[in-house]
Amino acid sequence: MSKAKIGDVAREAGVSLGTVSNALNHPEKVRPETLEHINAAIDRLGYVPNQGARQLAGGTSRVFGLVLPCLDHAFSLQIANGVQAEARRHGYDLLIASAGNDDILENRYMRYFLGAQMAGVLVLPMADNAWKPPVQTPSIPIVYLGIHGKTPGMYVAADNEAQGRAILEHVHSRGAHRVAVVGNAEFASLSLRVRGICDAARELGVEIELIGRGDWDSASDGFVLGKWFAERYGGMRPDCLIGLTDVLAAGLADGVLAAGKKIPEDVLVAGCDGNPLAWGGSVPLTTIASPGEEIGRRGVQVLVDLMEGKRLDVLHQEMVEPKLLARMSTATTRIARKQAEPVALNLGEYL
Amino acid sequence: MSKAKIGDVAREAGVSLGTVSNALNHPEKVRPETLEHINAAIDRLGYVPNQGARQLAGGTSRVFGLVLPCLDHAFSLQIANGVQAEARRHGYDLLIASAGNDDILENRYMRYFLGAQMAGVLVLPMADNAWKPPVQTPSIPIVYLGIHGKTPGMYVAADNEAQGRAILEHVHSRGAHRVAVVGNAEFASLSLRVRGICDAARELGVEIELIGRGDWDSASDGFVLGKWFAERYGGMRPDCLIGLTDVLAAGLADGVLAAGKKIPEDVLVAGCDGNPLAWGGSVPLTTIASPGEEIGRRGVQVLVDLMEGKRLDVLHQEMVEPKLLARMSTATTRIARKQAEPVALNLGEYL
DNA sequence: CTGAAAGCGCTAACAT
DNA sequence: ATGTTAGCGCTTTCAG
Repeated sequence: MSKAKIGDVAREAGVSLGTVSNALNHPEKVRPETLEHINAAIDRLGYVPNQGARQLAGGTSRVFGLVLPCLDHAFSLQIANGVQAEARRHGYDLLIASAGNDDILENRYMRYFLGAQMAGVLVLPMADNAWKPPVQTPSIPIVYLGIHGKTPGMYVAADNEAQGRAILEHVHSRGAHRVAVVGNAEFASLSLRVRGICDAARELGVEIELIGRGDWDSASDGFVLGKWFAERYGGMRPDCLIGLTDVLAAGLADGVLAAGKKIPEDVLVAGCDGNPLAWGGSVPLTTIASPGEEIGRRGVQVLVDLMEGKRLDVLHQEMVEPKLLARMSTATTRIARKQAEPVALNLGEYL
Repeated sequence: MSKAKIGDVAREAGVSLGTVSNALNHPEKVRPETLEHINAAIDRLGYVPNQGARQLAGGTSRVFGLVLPCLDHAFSLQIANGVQAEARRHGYDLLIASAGNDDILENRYMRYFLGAQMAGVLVLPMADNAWKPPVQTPSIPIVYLGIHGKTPGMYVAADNEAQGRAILEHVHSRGAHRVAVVGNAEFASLSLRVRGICDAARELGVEIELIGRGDWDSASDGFVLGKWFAERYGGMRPDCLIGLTDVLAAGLADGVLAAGKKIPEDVLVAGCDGNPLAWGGSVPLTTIASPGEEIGRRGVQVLVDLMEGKRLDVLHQEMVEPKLLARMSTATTRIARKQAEPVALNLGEYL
């Protein structure tokens, strides 16, 4: 039972309550000797200051809160890492909540953080299409990550169009002329990705086939489609398959192999969202790393700027550029044939 | 400025302060009609209850805290997911802190959670070798994850020896007879893994070569060693390389390929810690998934049992069994030659 | 259901 | 440099 309160510590150390408080919050205002006594007493009693009381009494909290949709996706994690690193750099702590893909919970956690008087809150909202500002005129700054807002607020997100453009330009440079794009482009970010792909295709004279309806988003869906594409005859067969997500792309790759075709010799395959969880498949997958860390870092910078009194537009937007991770699934065939030049781990942003 | 307090809500709703408090904490004690008025007022004012005050005044907090060493490793994430899921199942919320591989910070967050009067705290301590109980007789239950304790406390961890044994038995079943094990076995968990490997090797008559000194833990270290092993002559060359971590193993694989040998035809390669971040390499890597989710879930169960009044031994230990993820890097050569039977994604515990 | 009031443990003024 | 004291916003009593 560590019921020890600050008063107990004071008594144990033979000083007054206020002095202990000072020792905790403004150590420089306490004589070193006294301070030692106090610390000894704290250890002896196993005293842990009550954060609630602390906050209530008006202490300023140097803790940021981060709300993530889930912990399953690399993008969330990169963001978490970026936020974490940048927060520490500025002397802030970070508490993370995962909403388990539930928007009720997402809101709950946001309110919790706001109610806990955090110094600031960052959110990676889940369904960026069906999205509305959850808290009106909050007393605490909120930064939205991964989406571009229309309503007043602060937003830091990837340039999804650039992401699509980059992957298409890459496969084009590897010789692709007929590209099939697979995935459910229902989400705003994915549809921007598709737009980037299509724009680039038009400019480069690449032919595009878009398979975007339905619930195709699992690896097994990809498998079916990959096989289907690979089994087409000559001119009808795309020379490149792009999955809007890496999981889908991994499935596509397996489907192509199951059809007896070779990657990348017969068909190039690429993913689009840099998800390491999809990298355990039969072929090392080329993909685009959403620059999550960068987004996280920039989000914190916005918050810190704000704390330091800098004033921002009511609608503050920041864009971050994506990075290509070129791997075996789109290697030039010379490289692929003799695995001699291992594309290395190419973890890009990940390690 | 959402300075709205509970009193403001009361006035706005035309009821008394106490009633609002009841509406928030014991809705069943308030007439539905009144409750609606109050909720309307809350929305209108953008009221968010102050968690600090709430906790201070004696509310009981249904929130668990989880302290992780970092967010870079799949093990941490699996644990987080397991904890998250199980906590929700029991109606608890979860706050996660990443210590950024810094034991000072780790301690800070633990104390923070304790001070924030969480319902319970779970910790995945970082350096399990140099580890001492950080808080004496805490008023709040703490469960240690991923380690087996010697001092009184609650512990849930993987069976590291079984992990080592499993990987060795697997490669043996794939025909390995001379196995080289690479990695810094300084950490307790890794050395247990090594022990499991060695025990199994002895039983099965497999020859073991252990390269365990130094700071070998990066992919490039693995590369050097992999090349070195692969370039040995005939009988001196191991027919299987095991990396104590997947990152190391991925490096080994690249090294082997760079030496002009084939995987798995000439040399089998396997990792040991199920880290998806290492799965982007040239060969899909066989590895062992530490059953992180299971560990996380069980940790929460311990906490919940405790909250429900169940009494546990002062030293409560639980062991969790690991799972094998067999992939291309140890496939039988028949499978490997014609990639026809894609080892599928085999994400095991991951998706 | 209301209204009033007693703290919860702490911080930050203010005296000393 | 140290001691004293007034709240912070909320939850619970307890009597209406």
